[in-house]
Amino acid sequence: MKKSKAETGQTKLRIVAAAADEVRRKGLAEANMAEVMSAAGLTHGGFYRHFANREHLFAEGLRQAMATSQKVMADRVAVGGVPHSVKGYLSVAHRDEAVPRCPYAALGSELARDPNLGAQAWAGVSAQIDTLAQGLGGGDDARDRATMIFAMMMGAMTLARLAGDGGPSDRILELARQESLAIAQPSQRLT
Amino acid sequence: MKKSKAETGQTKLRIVAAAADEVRRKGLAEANMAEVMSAAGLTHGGFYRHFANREHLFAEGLRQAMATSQKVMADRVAVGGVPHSVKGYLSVAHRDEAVPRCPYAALGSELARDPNLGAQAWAGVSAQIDTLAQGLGGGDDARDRATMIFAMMMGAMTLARLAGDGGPSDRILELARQESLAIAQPSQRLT
DNA sequence: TGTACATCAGTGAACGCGCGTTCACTGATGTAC
DNA sequence: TGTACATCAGTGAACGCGCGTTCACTGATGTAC
Repeated sequence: MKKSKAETGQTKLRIVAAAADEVRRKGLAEANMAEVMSAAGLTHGGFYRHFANREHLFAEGLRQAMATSQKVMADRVAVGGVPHSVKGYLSVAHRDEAVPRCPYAALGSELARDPNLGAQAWAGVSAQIDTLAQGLGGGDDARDRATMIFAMMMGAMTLARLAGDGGPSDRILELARQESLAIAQPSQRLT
Repeated sequence: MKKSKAETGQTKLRIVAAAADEVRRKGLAEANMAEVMSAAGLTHGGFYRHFANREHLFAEGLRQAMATSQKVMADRVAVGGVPHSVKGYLSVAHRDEAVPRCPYAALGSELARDPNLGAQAWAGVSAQIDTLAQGLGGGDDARDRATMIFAMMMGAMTLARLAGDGGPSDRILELARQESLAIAQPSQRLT
């Protein structure tokens, strides 16, 4: 039962979207091809009409997750500036999301282990830092401050998730919001 | 060829030490039992004289890695206070270590995915934060500041590793050292 | 203090499950005439 | 515009490799007498 070209394209998009979720939920190592295919409403056998192998699938899933994440941050910065973006990222809702939204927090340590994926991820992170830096007005040290805000957001989100979903975890998010917003102030500390 | 009790104890210690390395190098999901056993100088068959299963092995390896990490931080704080600890953690040498030293940076996103391991890890992180807080003098907001320093250190180390080992990566570490030391100043920003 | 026996750490072969990959097949699409 | 044929997305069974786990066996340890 061959499908039309348009349908084939749609199918591939569904598979990639499912892969983006799977990889953020379970990590690159434990992400499961069969689950991606069935989440996309297909059986596993048809997979190789769309991808060369497992590695390509999750690389593409990761790419889409990064693109989505970039878009979310750009939109937030456009709407309410860096503070709005920081508050959205370091929110209880984001921490508790069933599919972790930010691929860097969800996969950070795994990406850091692999030079290729790490380089790809760093490109994605750089774009997000640029977006934040623009949101900061783009002054001299804007990119430096944006970098530190991103580091704080990732680190705090990972800590908050380790701490579960109770008061201590909420507190981490609150402190990190304050701290990130403080870093956003021009030239308060950095050289 | 039964071994003496003392020897058996030594063997188990070697296995756990190898597991602590393996898990930090490859992550919990990809850590390999056979490699742990051969790193400990044994064949794989004898494994079950020491552990119930794979899960126990790496849980214990993780526990040891956390204990070691705790000790390193406590020693550094004892020797040169929080600044010394921050500089050691956010150093190029630490970033480039073949076996990533800090289990939280090496495994953070993986630990955050699993509630049990996450809780264990959070207990370990809490101890490290307490150590930093003591190093800060233990004032009112010392623990809050220590928490933010730890978040910054973990986040910046992960970012730096994504960025590779060149100038941009070095710069992240440098900025994060400055920022962490700034947070260490009493009541500069936090409520 | 020595002897006989049970214990059990460690070996290496074998097992079995999960999962990525392959393959013969189906039948709708799309193209050639 | 219709007909014949090639293409190929998707199915479901089967394959095979890696890896955790099991097992019969060995021989040194440690205990009972």
